[in-house]
Amino acid sequence: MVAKRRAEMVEETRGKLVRAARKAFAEKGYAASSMDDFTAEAGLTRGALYHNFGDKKGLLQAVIAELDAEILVRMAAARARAATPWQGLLDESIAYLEMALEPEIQRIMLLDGPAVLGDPSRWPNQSACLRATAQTIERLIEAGTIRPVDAEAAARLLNGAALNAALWIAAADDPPAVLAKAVEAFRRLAEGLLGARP
Amino acid sequence: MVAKRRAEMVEETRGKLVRAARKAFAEKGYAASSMDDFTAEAGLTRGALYHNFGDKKGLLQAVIAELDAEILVRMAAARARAATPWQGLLDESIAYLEMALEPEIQRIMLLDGPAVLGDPSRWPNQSACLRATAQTIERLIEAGTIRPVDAEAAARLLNGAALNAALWIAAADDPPAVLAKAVEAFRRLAEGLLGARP
DNA sequence: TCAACTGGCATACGATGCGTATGCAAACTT
DNA sequence: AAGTTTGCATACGCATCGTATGCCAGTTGA
Repeated sequence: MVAKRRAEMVEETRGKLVRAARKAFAEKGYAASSMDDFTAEAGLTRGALYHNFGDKKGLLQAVIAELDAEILVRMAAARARAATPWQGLLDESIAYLEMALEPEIQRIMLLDGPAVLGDPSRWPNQSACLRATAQTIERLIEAGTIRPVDAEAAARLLNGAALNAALWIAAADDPPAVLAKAVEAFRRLAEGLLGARP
Repeated sequence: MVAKRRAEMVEETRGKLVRAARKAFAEKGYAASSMDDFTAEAGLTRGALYHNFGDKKGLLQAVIAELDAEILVRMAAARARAATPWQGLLDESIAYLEMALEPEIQRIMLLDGPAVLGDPSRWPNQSACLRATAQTIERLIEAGTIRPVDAEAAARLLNGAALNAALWIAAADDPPAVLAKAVEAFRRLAEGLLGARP
């Protein structure tokens, strides 16, 4: 059949809008992205946007949900490759740090996202990648690898450290060199979570 | 004399604008603050703003510089009260975390600032409070209290951890309880910087 | 199968906010 | 005291957003 079903058409429209918005937000930032411009680039108008996402913020939420899901997968992959659970936490955090260096993720999720939508803990998807780190930490506590600590708090601290380091690195004159320093320092900090200190 | 000198008039105008903008940015956020509105509230117009600060971003920079200076002072005070240099680092960082809970600082410096002006390392004042923490860490390294590490990187990581924790705490249902957990976890992380581990 | 209906998207309109160009008066200069 | 500079206000044009309205394709029920 040549004519698609209604639901498919809608999904296609939403997909086009999310892709166009993601590109525009990444390149120009949320505030400087004109809804008229990137909807036109998707072969649509603002009418489609308002109908499907309510407003500009709604579309940003959709874009962020997509990015968050991708980050979650990549973090899980990094953790899966690690030799030990402890190394898994380090690798997943460092993977996050490296992803946070990518302009698209940095601009949309780390800069515009919190400024426009508020703290990630209040986002619809609850920022799945944050919850994942908290779970990793909980498992390490149960295994006795690290001392008991509030997992959510520790996850949030590690995440923030990586996030802020990424902003710093991306703005640095020599990102690769600075990245190495940051990773080393990050490892040192994370070790503070390990077993009892004399 | 009734007529003030020119330089004084200008300082007064700039002060009025910064105060009005600071209030508006804190209450509504940068994007939602109308220049017409808050300049009028200061008894001025956008003409004064453009003449003195170039544009809206220029005014935000001025507001941030003012906040940064205040934060620097309060961090130094916290460090000065500490019994030991190591405790000084902890106290100054926790003071930062607590300041980051204040709506004005959180909204302007942590959310809108980076989104609009980019990474703090590129701000005109270089974010003095970040440099201060780096210096504190350098002194601790020289004293042999903590193992050698890139001070700037470590400062940035600690700062990011505190910053992100503050966003989380402020968005939580029971901030005081969450703050306590965050401070404890932060202390644990920071201890990763201490002397050699067995 | 056909008629009524629903839903998805486009178009049109009004309102708001920004940046620049211009004007004017007070303060500095010599 | 006349000329010059400077600080700020006013006025205009442009871009962008949100809503109200309209239209056509797809859906539904007899």
